[in-house]
Amino acid sequence: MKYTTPYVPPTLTVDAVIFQLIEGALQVCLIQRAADPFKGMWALPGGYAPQGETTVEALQRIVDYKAGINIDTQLSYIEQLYTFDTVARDPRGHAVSVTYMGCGREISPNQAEGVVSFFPVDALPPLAYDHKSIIEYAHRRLVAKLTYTNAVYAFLPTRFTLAELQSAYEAVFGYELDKRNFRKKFLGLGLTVETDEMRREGAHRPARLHRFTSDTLEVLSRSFD
Amino acid sequence: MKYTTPYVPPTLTVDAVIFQLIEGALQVCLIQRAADPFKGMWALPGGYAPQGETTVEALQRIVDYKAGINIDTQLSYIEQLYTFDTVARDPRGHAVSVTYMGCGREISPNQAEGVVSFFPVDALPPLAYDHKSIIEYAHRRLVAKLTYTNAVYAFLPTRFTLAELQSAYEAVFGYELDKRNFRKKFLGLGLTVETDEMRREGAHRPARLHRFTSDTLEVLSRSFD
DNA sequence: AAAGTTATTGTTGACTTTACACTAACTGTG
DNA sequence: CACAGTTAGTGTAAAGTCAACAATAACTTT
Repeated sequence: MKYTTPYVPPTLTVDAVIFQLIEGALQVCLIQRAADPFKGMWALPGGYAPQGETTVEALQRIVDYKAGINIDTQLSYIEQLYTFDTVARDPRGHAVSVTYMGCGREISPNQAEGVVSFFPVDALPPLAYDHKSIIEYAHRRLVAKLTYTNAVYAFLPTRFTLAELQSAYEAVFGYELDKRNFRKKFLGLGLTVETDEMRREGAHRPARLHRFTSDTLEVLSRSFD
Repeated sequence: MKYTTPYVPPTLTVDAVIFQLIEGALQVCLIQRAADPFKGMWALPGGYAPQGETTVEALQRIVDYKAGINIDTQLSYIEQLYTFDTVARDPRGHAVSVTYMGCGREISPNQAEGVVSFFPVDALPPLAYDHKSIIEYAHRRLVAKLTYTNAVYAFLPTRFTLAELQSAYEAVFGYELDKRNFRKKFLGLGLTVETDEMRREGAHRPARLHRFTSDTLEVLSRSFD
């Protein structure tokens, strides 16, 4: 059947799932809604994507405005996730949302329109729209990314200990790894090199600092874990 | 910066990358454009996604109309791929396209609006828009799907020989596999069972027919190949 | 000097992957 | 009816990978 009535596009929106590690836990950026629908509930930062702007450009503008986060400077990695389009997902009318996942470290929101906070992925407050399932989707994707790419780099500083590296994997995967096997396998991937720096802190043996040889996404030939 | 001018959404479109195996090759469904832009060139079947319809619903309508293919009855598998949104991808104006990949077998287009044909993925004609890169993206995704899910079932009839199964993998992967190792590994996944039927055709030993135990997508615990 | 804490390192057995070649079963032909 | 031609079906050994597991090293504090 050919579609004949005048063409009216649905509303196009973008939403961001922004992850970082805080206190050894994977946490996601949420904003508290100031207006209906879902007033007072928490939601992903997002908004309208207008004609003439790519969805990434719209996302940058919106996340900066609503969450006080500059995607270019404060996130190390961003990728498109999925486009959610069920007619009923927004009570105000049909809205199609292109969602993105971003990762960074030490993300501290600047002044933003409203209340911004990070929540552990396993202790989320009640969420507006279908944002809970979007976060779950993002988390699954992130787990996959960490197993077949070098994406962990997005969570770590340029110099880090192997314990920090392992802890990042454990936070994303949600379970613990064997220390000896982790080091053997990870170092075998050749993604990192030792530096000649040590970190000394606390009453114990200092740890060797390592660094990544690449800070862009690379697909591994042999997948990790 | 808050966006203040009246909100105008971009055009929303959908495009389908429909794969099937023909003569042992992975082939993709294309239509020849009857009008400008890109008149006479080949393109993925696609069209406008209006408000009030999900993108899958729009796709069903459009693929039926433009390519004579009924997604529900003629495709065994469909999934959303990616949303392409660069402002310049359509010369008529900003169009955001939600793309899908579908797979089936013995897809024979019914009467359609224009000229419909399947082309091998490694011998594509010049394509309109950014459709070449969309097909390449879909192909990469399909290779991945076949390695960690049971998605091959989408290309095969309900009863098939192990040679046909192996040939399907080879067509998608683009290289040949060792027969003994393939059988050992695939049968070890437990996705299929032997039937008591044999296929006898040609002057050679008859082949045992097998069938899948599930005809919906399943993620494998041990990935294949 | 001893206690406390985190960093660092290897081995073994189980399992998986890869490379590789012959026999089985059928049809068509001379 | 034997033989040629063709595709179906099968096993083994060596290399590599994965999983389980515990002791020593290096530092600080008391």
